Amino acid sequence: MNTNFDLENFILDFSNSCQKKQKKVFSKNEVVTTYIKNRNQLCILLDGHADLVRYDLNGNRTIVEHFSKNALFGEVFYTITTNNELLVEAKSNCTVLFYIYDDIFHKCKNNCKFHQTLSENLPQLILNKVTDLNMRIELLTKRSTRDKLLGYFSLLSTRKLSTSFELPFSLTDLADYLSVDRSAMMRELKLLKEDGFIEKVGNRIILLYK
Amino acid sequence: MNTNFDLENFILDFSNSCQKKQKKVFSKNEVVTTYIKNRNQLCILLDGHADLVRYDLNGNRTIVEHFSKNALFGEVFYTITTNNELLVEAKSNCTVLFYIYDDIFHKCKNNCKFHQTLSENLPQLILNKVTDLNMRIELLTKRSTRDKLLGYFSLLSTRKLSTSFELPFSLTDLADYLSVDRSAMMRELKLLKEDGFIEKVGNRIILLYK
DNA sequence: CATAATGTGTTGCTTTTGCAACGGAAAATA
DNA sequence: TATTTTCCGTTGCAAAAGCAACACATTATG
Repeated sequence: MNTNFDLENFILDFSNSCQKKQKKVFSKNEVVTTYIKNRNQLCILLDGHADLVRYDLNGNRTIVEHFSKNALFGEVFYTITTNNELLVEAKSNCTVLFYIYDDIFHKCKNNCKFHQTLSENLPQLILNKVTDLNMRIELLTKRSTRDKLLGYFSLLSTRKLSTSFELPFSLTDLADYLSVDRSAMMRELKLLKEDGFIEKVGNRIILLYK
Repeated sequence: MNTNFDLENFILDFSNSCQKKQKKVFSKNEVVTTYIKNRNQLCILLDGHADLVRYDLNGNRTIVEHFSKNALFGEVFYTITTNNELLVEAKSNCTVLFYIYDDIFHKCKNNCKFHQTLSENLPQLILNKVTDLNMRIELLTKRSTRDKLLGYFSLLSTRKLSTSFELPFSLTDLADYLSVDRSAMMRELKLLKEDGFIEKVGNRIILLYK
């Protein structure tokens, strides 16, 4: 994509200029927002890490998305079809900007610079999110736990431009992200080590194949 | 969402007004586009049905997305990370508009009405796509074939506002869409019938529970 | 209309995954 | 630092899903 709007600097420059937003700070494990109760919300994660989490009727926990710096999230990205509440949980201390989506979309009355630039660049920002979601779908459609793990590792490896990288999750959370049973995943990790596909040192994975 | 931009009428009104697009017609089973070879492409399906399909190394076929009238697709929504080509296959006769995304984004020089309206409404269009993808992720994170089937049926039921609806897929394709083995899915369908969750008459499903 | 191609429905067997449980390591907290 | 909580790593067993094969139905196609 060519128009590489620099969200980070943009936010630094303008995040204090608009009246129609809220900026809040959260500490680890606090609930940042919920999607059923907070409609039409668009949030930007300025700092920290957070997960979008769902619990199903059987008590399974799913990490629907994992957010890091500059991630966009909020109910505007969802059409809630089930009764299961979606929670955004802070995984570390977080700073979050909250908007009402319509305010961005219809521009705020003040016509502030922040809103103007944001709405101009919104297609690109949302498009980035679409590509993230498509990567996630690619992972989830893989048929076996092994392929999910290898697919995820290869993705991290591509992002870090290195065959060696830290997992951004605990292994427990990784299982919830790949939507598999934790113990089965651990078993598969062991097999991947035994079969010479990976090495694992603490939280660091080293890809050996190819 | 409040801004319900009427894509259909918009396209009817303006689809002939812009020079920077191509309109093509495809017949069933033809390849509409491929994502590795055609970068920076944004397409709108004016008519018909088409699937975005990927084949993995094991020969498994996955229906990544199912497109119907007014769907947006194209490489702009993807960051190709694997070597697996993604194909859009026409499932019926299709009419498709092709754009170069940058042309939309940077507005075309002619400043035509079509481009202007489209780029104004692009955030909303892409946002609709995001909600579709999130629904797909919700389906794929379900842990069992049974839950995937019930989840998908409940989704169709919500869309049609009826507990009785036609499947938009053949059963073979449905398995590829839910990312499960076809015969295992057939077995589960039988069990769902036996357990009184559904009835199935030809291609029509009737939800019985609740 | 005959024939080919594709889709449906089923089943036995194998493999993978999930579940439950546990001990010990590591990290958080009082 | 003592203690609680969370996470890691492992295993036996049960359940679910995948694979392969087949017969039959339905739909395209020459």
